[in-house]
Amino acid sequence: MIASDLTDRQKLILVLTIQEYTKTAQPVASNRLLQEYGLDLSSATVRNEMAALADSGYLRQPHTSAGRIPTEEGFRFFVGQLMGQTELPATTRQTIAHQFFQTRQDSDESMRLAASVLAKQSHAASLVTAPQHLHGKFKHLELISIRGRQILLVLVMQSGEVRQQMLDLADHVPQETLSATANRITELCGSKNQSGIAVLPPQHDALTDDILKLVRDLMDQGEEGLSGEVYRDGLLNVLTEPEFAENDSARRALRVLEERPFLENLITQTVRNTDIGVVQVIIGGEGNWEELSECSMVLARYGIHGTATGTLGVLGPIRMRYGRTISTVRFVAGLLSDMVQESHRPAGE
Amino acid sequence: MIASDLTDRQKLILVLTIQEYTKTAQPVASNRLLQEYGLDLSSATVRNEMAALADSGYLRQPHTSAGRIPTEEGFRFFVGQLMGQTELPATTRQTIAHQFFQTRQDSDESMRLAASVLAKQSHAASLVTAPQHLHGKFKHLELISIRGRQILLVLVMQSGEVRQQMLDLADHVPQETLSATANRITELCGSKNQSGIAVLPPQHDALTDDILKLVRDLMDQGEEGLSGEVYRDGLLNVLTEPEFAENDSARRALRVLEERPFLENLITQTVRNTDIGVVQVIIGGEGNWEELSECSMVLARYGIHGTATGTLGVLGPIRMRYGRTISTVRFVAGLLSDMVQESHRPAGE
DNA sequence: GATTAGCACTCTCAAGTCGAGAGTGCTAAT
DNA sequence: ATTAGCACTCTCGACTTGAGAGTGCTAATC
Repeated sequence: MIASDLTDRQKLILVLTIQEYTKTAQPVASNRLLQEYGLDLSSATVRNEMAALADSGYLRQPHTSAGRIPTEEGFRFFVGQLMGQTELPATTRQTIAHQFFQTRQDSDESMRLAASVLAKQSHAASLVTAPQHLHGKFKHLELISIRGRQILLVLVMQSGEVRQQMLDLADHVPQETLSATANRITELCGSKNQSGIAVLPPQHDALTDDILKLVRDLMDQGEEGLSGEVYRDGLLNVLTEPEFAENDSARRALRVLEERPFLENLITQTVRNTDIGVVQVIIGGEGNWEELSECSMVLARYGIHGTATGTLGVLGPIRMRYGRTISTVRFVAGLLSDMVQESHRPAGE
Repeated sequence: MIASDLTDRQKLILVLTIQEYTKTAQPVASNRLLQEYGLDLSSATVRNEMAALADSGYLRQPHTSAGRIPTEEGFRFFVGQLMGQTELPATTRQTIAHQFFQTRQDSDESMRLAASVLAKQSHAASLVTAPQHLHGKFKHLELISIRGRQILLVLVMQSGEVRQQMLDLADHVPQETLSATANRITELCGSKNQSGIAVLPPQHDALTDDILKLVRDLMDQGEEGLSGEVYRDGLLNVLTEPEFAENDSARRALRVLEERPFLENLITQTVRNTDIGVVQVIIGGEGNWEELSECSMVLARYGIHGTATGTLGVLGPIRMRYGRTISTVRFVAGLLSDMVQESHRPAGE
């Protein structure tokens, strides 16, 4: 279990074994390594090294006289120590960036795209949560009489985000009064954040105060918990992996993505305290997540720290292509961060 | 293959066979029917009747000396001729209606709830498409300067639906001008629908004309194709059914729900021309849908004909509980129709 | 004439057997 | 330290077998 006593050759063999297993999903035999990678060694030597790696806990045998399979620990060591930082090929990056550029006016579309790109690049299930705007600033309020006593409240945040809410008033109020009230509140709240609005003194008008309260609530929304949309894609990618063909571990894993409380829990416990731009890799449940025993997740936060952050990531089989997946997650997180930053840029362009 | 030559007893046995098969997912033996439903017959008689039903094409044997399984034709006959109209229990209806009542201010939430209710009640995968507003009427426009030359266009429809769009102007325009323009356009377009706006003569102001064009586009959006969100739920329900445990027919079926073009195709070809409130049952692909061979779908349209309609439905194994599922779909479709109607009611309350 | 008891027949399914093949671990030679 | 060689182990698929489930048919019965 001591990492430092691995020789370079052992590391090489571990890497190759992981590489091969990732490709085939089959136990890797010593011979296979030779014929596939043309090592200047005999199979016996490879076997000895593999035995040593097994002693160290990085490889295991499903049964005597089968090839070796990397353990979770093996994957962790690989991801943490052995695997170099990789980047997506420049052409791929360009293609993706271009696609994002075309969706830049529509953040909804951008996040759908993010999920789709993650799923396609990693051949796994992906998820993207909409950014949670913290301490967002008020920009504009509009009150529109829809019919009868029902009015629509449209709140625009400084970031351009639009929040809406229907409500029923006690009495009919003419549109002129509503517009006047909306303008007054827009004046009053200009560039204030949620707590700035909370400390406003009561106005001399019941309607204004009522609406103000709603505005506060609306601005509060998204400050806590996992509000808003969760974008998913590629659930089928996971189901088609051979290791999930028979038993139901795939089902258990997918439930994590389908059930909201589960998901919320997961995100809270993992990436909430991670910095923007850091990609976190969770291999095989890490003890806390029994249902993820045969899966790995690659997660990252995007956005602006303390202002607006979201989470995105990938769920796939434990033998996923970590290099490619991690670089994709990092790259897409960067693009989404850019998008968020774009919409929070100060007024002076 | 001729329906009319079934005796009442044969119909009874067909119904019971379907009922039993729906419960167990196993071929139904003649004995089983006796001991389960206490028929006043011998197994030999039941066997004879079953043989007759098999000749008629309503039952089949997986192999000699196995019980009988209903054919697709059998299910169709059952749903079309034998099954009475059922309704959800009053208490269930109340519970569901109450849940919907609580989401009435938020159509997004309502549709998520609809998907969730459908999935839970039918133990199958569900989908709900947002209503497509046809010929919706303009209510209000707002133009808000976000920063620099970037402005946000917020369009409110008479139904209370809000559509938004970011855009970059060529030059910086002060907020006052934007507001004035927005007000002018709101005047101009009041209560007009898309084609009403299309025939407006050019105004004497480039900015107004540009925005008008965008408004037209925005109002056009959703008139054709499947725009907007598709709400799904309960995909896992399908995966846990025993018949999908091994082979990949479940995967093929779920792809239908995951891949947008597929879905659009399906909806277009099936329910687009169906009337509101009619529940359509598609059993086993019906020839057109190879990937649905072991599945059934129960679909309905909701909304207001010619004004705003959406689709909702359920995808499950062919041996689903049709009575319960159909009544759930009908009931939920009704609730969503109410919701749409609510938001299209004329001004006088 | 409809129903049913009885029985032979068919087919599946699980358990057991077997041999081939894959791959290892060890030992002795290099 | 490496490797050739070989015995050993274990899996996997093919094959066999017997029990059991369930039918279809025939002849007897109501």
